[in-house]
Amino acid sequence: MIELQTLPQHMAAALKSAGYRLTPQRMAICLWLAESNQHPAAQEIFEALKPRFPSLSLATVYNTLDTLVSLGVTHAVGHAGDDKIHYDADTTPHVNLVCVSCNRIIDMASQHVMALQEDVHANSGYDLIGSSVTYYGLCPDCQRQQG
Amino acid sequence: MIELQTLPQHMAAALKSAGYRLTPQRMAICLWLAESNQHPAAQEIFEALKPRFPSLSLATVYNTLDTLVSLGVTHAVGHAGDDKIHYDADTTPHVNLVCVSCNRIIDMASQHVMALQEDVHANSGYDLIGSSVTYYGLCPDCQRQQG
DNA sequence: TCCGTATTTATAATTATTCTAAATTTAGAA
DNA sequence: TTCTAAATTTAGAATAATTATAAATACGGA
Repeated sequence: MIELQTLPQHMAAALKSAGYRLTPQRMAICLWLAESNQHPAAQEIFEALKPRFPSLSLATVYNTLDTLVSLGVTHAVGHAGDDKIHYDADTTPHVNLVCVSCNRIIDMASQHVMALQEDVHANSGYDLIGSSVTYYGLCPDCQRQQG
Repeated sequence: MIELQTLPQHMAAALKSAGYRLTPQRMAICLWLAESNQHPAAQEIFEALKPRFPSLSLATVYNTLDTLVSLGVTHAVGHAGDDKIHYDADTTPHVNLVCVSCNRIIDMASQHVMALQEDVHANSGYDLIGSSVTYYGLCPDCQRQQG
């Protein structure tokens, strides 16, 4: 995993221009989300940062994630079969593939997602702030194990 | 709303061929889901059927919805901003538009969703059982009210 | 430095969903 | 029809993710 040293430019810009402060907690949460190619849930981020921020509260993680989603720089990937909301800092159009057996989420690129996003943007009449394009099924590994 | 008198053929077939019984509760839940162009959550289905099935338990609604999803004849539309899982008996490829203000969900057709589904089916390596293509934003009505 | 506000924190509260065990229903055999 | 075993439903308890609350803290600007 690549260790980013600085807050992604678009996240910092989004927070600043909306009048939010760049607190250490917010920056750490953003960094962890951005440098991770996982799709973490709030609890995972909390546990990952707890050693470096012993005073960190789970509520702050939730607050920050809500803020990022409302600013459109993070997407919420609904349930992954485990009742947790997973977050994705990659807001470029792509597909999330959820394995209902191992609960892992991976990304998949497809030109059709971009076309779809443009279509929805142009024709829905909605003022869009986020999206979640998710397919559920058995990943190749779990198919092998389960027949 | 159209009042269906009979269980949709594909639902009945899916339940039967998987060895499930067509109990009155299951049929009523399937019917309500199919005849509704809403995207109900478990609680709403429960409350709608309670008058006709006074003994109905919420657990049965959850059990049945899980079964339908696992059979692929119903899709779970993640959170609609209200922490409830909403269900959609329309499994043909389409877009769900969620308004984050009024929490209503409407459908939108797009050729790109079909193309996307074919792409994922052909190239992901996953054995697909469901999908959720959801865009979040402000619906035209709420845009007017909120500026 | 001081003040007002934003933010964080700890914890309680909420609530959607799942689990459990007992009661009921069902399909099919005798 | 009656019996039996398995499937299903039910009521209610348990779980756990998320949200709300209020007090403590940190921060930017005067």
